[in-house]
Amino acid sequence: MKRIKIKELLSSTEKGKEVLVKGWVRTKRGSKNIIFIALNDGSTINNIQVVADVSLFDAEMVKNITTGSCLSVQGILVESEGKGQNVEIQAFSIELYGTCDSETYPLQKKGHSMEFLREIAHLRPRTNTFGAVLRIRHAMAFAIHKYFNERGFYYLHTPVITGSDAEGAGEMFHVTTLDLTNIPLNKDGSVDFSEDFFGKQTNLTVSGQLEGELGALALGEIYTFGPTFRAENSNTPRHLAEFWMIEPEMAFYDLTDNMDLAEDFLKYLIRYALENCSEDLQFLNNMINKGLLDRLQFVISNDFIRLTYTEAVEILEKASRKWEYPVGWGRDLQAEHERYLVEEHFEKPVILTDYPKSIKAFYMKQNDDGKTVRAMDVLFPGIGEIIGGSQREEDYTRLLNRIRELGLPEKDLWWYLETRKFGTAPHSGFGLGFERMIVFITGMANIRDVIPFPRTPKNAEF
RNA sequence: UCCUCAGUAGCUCAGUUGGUUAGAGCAACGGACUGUUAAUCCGUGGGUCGCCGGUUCGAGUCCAGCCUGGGGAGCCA
Repeated sequence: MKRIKIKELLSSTEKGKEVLVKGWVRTKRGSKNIIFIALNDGSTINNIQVVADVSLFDAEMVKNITTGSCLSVQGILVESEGKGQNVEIQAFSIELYGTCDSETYPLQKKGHSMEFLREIAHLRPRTNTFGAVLRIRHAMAFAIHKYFNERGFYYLHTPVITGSDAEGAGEMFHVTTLDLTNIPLNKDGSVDFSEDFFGKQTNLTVSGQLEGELGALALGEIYTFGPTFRAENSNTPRHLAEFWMIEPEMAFYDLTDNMDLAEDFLKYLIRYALENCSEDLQFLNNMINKGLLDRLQFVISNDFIRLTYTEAVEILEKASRKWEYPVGWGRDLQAEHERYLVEEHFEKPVILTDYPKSIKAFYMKQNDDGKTVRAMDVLFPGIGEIIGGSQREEDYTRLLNRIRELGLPEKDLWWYLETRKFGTAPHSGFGLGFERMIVFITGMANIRDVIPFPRTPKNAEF
């Protein structure tokens, strides 16, 4: 007999047919005559109830059906006599694939703290919460590819290992095959990377953007979606050392086109989740974050507020409250400032544009005022910056001058600069932190709980 | 990295001005129960009080250092 997944089974209307299901036991209840097993196979947050007449089965086997054990069950799909489920399986054959010692199995029928579950990340996908989060995470990854594919964007695979340290987005992890107990040195005492695998110093990427631009200036519209690494000593609920990022890059888009895409993209993902993950979202709304569904609905049914950095600073200066960090034109906005704008002043997602060039990256297009660049940050409630992007500087001379002003390694960027020499084009792009998006959509409080195996300072277990 | 709070049973926590044998709820285990929904009822077992020093007749409790975790900040997606 062919195995049927529980998700399919629960929507089945064919009562009285023989079925085969396989899954893990969530709970077992019952008396000495009859037992009820809640079985879950990960296909849905819902369990199928297996009803077994104890007299039909080996007593030792029945005793070994405990929370966490794995079963293969054959039976008849019937209408449930009890409340709480429409259908259930009247079992006539049970095979115990894997026992699960109840004295040492850490997952209980009761709820657990997120901190405890993080310590057992190998088992936490078996909980309702992480099952829901991981299914939603999958759906979002799929929706991202679907969205871009339907709009003619090409998925570009940018390198994970990079020889450039000019991306300027934070500390990098080194990649080397050198013997760390016997490092070859130059005469001046610096490391001789000519002996290393690539013959030069290499790192894990902090962004695929620069290579993404190369793709956009050939294919028109591209996106990247891959892992990204930051060796920052960041210990917050919003940071990971290894995370996934989506970076679309588009030729012939100005900053407004860029903002339109970002807003449409975010709303599409939320809408996709609401339409395709309703049971998981309902569970998270009930158990993890009460206002979740309302917040998601609110975001898709309202326009994001768009204003310039300069306008934002004026609002903050007029605000009747004390700031821990001073507000002033030219200073970067602090978390408290962004939170005020998003969560109190506008109470909507906000897109800030045209930041002072001194606080933004070298590749952003310089405005004619000589002071600001065509940057955009999308700020979300509870998350802060979820997207950072810009129109890129397409003028060779202005870009080169900016690189020299900032003292960046010009010769490492020769290939990037050549795109501005050979058929340059106006273009734009942005980066979306995948896990930050999942945090928003699931209502989870900590980014470490929306990735299966989080990598953070002092933590690379599993 | 800085500020702050915490670490006691498998989990979540209580533990008085330092005092004799460290507690509760849940879980687990044993038993009862003919249909349960985080089942219910009765019973049982379970502790290197994060680690290492110090003060003291005596430390879960006080002090110092370290480790781990939470929250906030910085860095950023």
